[in-house]
Amino acid sequence: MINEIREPKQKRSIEKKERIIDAGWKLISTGGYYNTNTAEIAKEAGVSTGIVYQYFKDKHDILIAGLSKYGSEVFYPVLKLDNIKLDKNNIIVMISDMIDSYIDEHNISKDVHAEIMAMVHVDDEVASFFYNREIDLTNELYNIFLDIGINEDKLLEKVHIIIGLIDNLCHEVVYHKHTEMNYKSMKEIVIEIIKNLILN
Amino acid sequence: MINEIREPKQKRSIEKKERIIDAGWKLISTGGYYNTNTAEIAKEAGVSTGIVYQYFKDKHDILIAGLSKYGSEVFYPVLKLDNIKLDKNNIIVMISDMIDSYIDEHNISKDVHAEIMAMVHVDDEVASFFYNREIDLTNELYNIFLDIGINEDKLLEKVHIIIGLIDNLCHEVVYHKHTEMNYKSMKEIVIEIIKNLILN
Amino acid sequence: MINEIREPKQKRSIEKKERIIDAGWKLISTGGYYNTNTAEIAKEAGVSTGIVYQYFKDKHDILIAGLSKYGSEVFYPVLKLDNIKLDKNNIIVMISDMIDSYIDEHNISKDVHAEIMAMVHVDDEVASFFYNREIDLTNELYNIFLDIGINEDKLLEKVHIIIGLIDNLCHEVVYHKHTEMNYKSMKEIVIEIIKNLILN
Amino acid sequence: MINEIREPKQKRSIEKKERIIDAGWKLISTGGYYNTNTAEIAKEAGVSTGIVYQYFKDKHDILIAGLSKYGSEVFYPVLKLDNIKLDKNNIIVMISDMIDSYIDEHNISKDVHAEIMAMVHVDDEVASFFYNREIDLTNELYNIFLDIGINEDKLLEKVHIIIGLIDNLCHEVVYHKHTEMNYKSMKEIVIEIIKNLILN
DNA sequence: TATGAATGAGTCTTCATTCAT
DNA sequence: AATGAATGAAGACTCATTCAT
Repeated sequence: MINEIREPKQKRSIEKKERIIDAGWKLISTGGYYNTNTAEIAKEAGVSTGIVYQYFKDKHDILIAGLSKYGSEVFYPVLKLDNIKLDKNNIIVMISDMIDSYIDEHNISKDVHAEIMAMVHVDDEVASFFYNREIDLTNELYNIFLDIGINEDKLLEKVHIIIGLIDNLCHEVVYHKHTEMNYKSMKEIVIEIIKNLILN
Repeated sequence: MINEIREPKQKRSIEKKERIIDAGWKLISTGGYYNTNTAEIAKEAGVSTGIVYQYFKDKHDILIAGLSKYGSEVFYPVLKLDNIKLDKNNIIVMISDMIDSYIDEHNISKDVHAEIMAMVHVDDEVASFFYNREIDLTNELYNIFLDIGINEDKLLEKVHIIIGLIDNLCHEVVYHKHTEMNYKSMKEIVIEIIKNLILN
Repeated sequence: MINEIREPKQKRSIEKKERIIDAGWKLISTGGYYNTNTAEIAKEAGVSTGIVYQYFKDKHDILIAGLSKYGSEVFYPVLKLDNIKLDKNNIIVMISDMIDSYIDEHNISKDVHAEIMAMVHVDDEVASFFYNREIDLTNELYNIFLDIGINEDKLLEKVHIIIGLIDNLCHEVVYHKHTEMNYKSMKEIVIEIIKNLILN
Repeated sequence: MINEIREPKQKRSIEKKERIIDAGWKLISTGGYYNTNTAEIAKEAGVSTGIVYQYFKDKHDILIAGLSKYGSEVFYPVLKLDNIKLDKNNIIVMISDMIDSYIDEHNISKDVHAEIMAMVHVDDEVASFFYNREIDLTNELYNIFLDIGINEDKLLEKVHIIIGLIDNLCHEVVYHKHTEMNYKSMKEIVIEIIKNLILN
């Protein structure tokens, strides 16, 4: 018995597949992979449970599809500003904007972020997604810096540190675990560090 | 209905409880919470399934017990050196040692770290463990810095950034995602940043 | 988590649900609630264990469904004759018929009666079923008596006593514990008592 | 391996066995047989779980032992007045006293009564207990009536009906399901019925 | 294509009973 | 005689996946 996964060509089919992805992503990122069952996903998508398995190999496949579709939006959205013209002088502004946009980003529902990250460590494919994404980001930022004439020395390492700093800062802001922490100061410190890293 | 969890006093019982914790921790941290079942844990511990529920309320309880026992070893083991005498002059050495010990730490099986972190986002109790641990660490380091005369200004924010830097560095080293990255350089940069943060 | 109990509309589904109810009722009333497991019920119904939980919340729910379906048949079936026209003169005949029909009733498998009654004292919902049923019956008979002009004085009490007498008699006949007892005489005595109660 | 049930001769052992019976009876009659586990019984009795199985074959055996010890107290305690001298003239007073004592009886915790009765229908041995007890009672009352010169005609049937009436009345009083019922009237009616049965 | 009913293996948990001490 | 730790079979329930329609 054949059980190929259909790659839908027709418009209606495509829409249906998208609805399943969206529903799966929404529920999984809200409630967690193991707490979401396929019946729920189907219902949320407004389709039957059976049809799910014509578009996706299994439940896991839905997660991966959601990741491909939305992963980039939710995680490391840092470089959305990459078409901005940059030079050494406005680099600080750029960093500041990056941080702000990251934080403001509508899609960073805390929960979405958290739940999906959970899968990173459990699921090789998910892990691989982030692995690649992080590498891409690092390289992209690396190239940007090169283009605007930043000193090449130890630049890859610096870029990695910079991304970590921003991520850590944003994470802290979004989840504000430390009640007594002053985020404005923190951001200033981070930017100062980055400036020193880049310009020296 | 009786359902008291026994707090074993006798030596053999204590050992058995420990064996269950260890088995649970090993399997869960290797294969993930949802992919580990209680029968496997019992078998790994060399006990019957029934006995597990005399020592633990439920499966989740085993995870938490493992976390309490090993969580501190595996995560943020940064401050193990806390009984070392510190002064401003050797602080850089201290930071360097921290990093080295963190990385060398036998228990940092990559998997352990990864799998458990996965639970943070799915399980409130696990999350709370890390939440508290991170806060404790921050405060501890904060106090150490105060004691050795570091400038109090924005110190909390700086400490948080420092911990993030170290964690990020170590994470990178352990998982060495970026093949072309020079970890020695990276460590130097991180230490340099920390030095500047503290001493200015 | 989805856990809606399906209320089947399609004919086949309805049949299946009925089969489960019947199987559950049969096994529970034969062997007792705690000695019947869901796998057996499913097997007896010719369905898988899983499907049971799409039609019923839990095992207990099956019992209640059986009770709703068959409870009225098995217990206090006294008033099945309620569409018979009554007057003071044929009331004795009516009582006699009641008793006969109760006893003849095919469905009064002794076991069914016994096993289910067992649940009355253990299960609130089952108890409530009989509680209500008994009250309904009492009121119904009360109204019938009123309609045909029976003296209202202490009538409720009398009705309760009458139902008790009939139930006790029938019970004795069905279970015939006392080998030396003459049921014909017993029935005559009961009817005589009832006649006196009503007509004085 | 031998596993005889010990019949304890020593005083301390006997006490222990009694404690287990009492604990079992208390818990089972309060919470039901299937909701009471042996660990609870042992704990309530202040003994270890293991020792239970030296005095009793199994859990069921504890129930039966409790039944033997307390069954007569709780059920049909009607004839406790059997050493009272009776004659035809005070028989009505006697019946009235029976009913009162039945109702007043400390041991008729509603729950005890109910829970144990539940077992009647599930457990052959329990059923047999009540079966025999009811027969004994019937015979005993039968003989008393004979002794005081009651007409022998259909007496066995009458006695059975009388016991049923009293039981039904008492049951109603204890559980008072019908809020609008006047128990004083009900009792009067029952006594009147009994008087007529006996004296005619 | 689509439905949603059906499957049944798998999971956690309980508890009567046994056994080492 | 006694303890209470240990056993492991059994049971209720879930859910990813398949199948009849």
